[in-house]
Amino acid sequence: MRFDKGHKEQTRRRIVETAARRFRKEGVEAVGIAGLMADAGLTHGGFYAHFASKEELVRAALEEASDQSRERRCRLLEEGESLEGLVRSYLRPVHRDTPELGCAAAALIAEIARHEPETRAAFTARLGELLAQFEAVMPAEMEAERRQSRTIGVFAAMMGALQMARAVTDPVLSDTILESGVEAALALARIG
Amino acid sequence: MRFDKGHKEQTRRRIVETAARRFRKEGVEAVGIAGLMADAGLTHGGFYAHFASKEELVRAALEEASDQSRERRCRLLEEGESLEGLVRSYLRPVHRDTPELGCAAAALIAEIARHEPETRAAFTARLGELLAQFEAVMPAEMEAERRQSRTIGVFAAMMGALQMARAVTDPVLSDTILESGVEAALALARIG
DNA sequence: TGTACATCAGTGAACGCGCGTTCACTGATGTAC
DNA sequence: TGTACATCAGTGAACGCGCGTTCACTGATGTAC
Repeated sequence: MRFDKGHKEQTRRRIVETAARRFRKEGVEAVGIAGLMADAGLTHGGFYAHFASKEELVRAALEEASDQSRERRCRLLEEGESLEGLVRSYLRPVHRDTPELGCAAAALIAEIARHEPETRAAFTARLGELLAQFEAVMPAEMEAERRQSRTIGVFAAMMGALQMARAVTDPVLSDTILESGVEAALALARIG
Repeated sequence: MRFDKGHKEQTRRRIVETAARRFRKEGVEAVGIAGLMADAGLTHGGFYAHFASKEELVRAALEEASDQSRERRCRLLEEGESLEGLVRSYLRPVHRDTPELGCAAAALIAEIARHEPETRAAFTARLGELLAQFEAVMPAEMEAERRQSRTIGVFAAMMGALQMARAVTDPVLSDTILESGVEAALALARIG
């Protein structure tokens, strides 16, 4: 069929974006190559023209999701939001309810911990970037030796709270968990 | 073969204990019935004499793991440990390195969020018990209206930090995350 | 005391299905002559 | 301008395998007569 220049790259992007959504929503293991390719409007045979293995797609999808999240955070900061804004945005009900568009770490961290070292290393790098971005907006007056530790604490509390809010069946408790997560993260950052 | 009275119950317990370990270590989806039964010294055919479905085993294994954790916490408290002791025990390297014996929530919460409501409800109940146990050892002087919120924040930070420490490939960063988790949890409980 | 039968935890073959991966093929378009 | 061929993204059948689940069967022991 001979396609436009850049067509293949475009197809690859479509596969990665589809995977980034479905992995976050359903977990990596629950998503099969054939179904994923069908979602991207393709048949499964072509997959290996784009990726050496499913694991390679996992890494690409993880980076795609991280990029999306980073861009969202940058946008918020450019709009004048502070760390508090990032925290409140992260622990909004809409983030709890749409994991396919949300934080890859919250959705997949436990599964990533069981993946190949190469995948874990890619995740580690992206987590490092995320923590650096958070650390940069921690209150200026916080002592230098506490900044890194508190940044980790803030994000751990946020991610843990989001996961709890997603797992729990009681909707009132779920909302309470989100609010408690905000309160905890802000307290750790010494805001409010 | 006609077995001793209580033999079947004993076999069931062996299956549940094997599942509780393997699910926490490998994730529910990665563990197959046949392999699990083989680990318990049985063939796969007998599984459905004990459980209606894999999902029912998931619930039983989740309760088994929760019971083990609760007993561990009770033991620590009886030995005179405070909330600080629970936090430090939870964020020890040995807990990071042996998920099969550790906190079921940290290992499986994201996967549980994608399971049937009945399984999520069982998890919600156990999480409620855990939070109540933590709340009971929060500092007595903490204002009543903050106790529940801060208890959730403390556990969210602990669980989030444990998961991060497990996923990351850099061992120095992993240790730092555990220490930051302790610092954050204690700060939220206004200890130290 | 001896025989026939009921019990039932556990066995293992089989079910349909989807998994990740491989590979010979298709067919529309661009290039060479 | 017209024909022959090369390109290559995507197709779909097939690979071996393990999944969750079902079911007819086994065989050691307890009970009934």
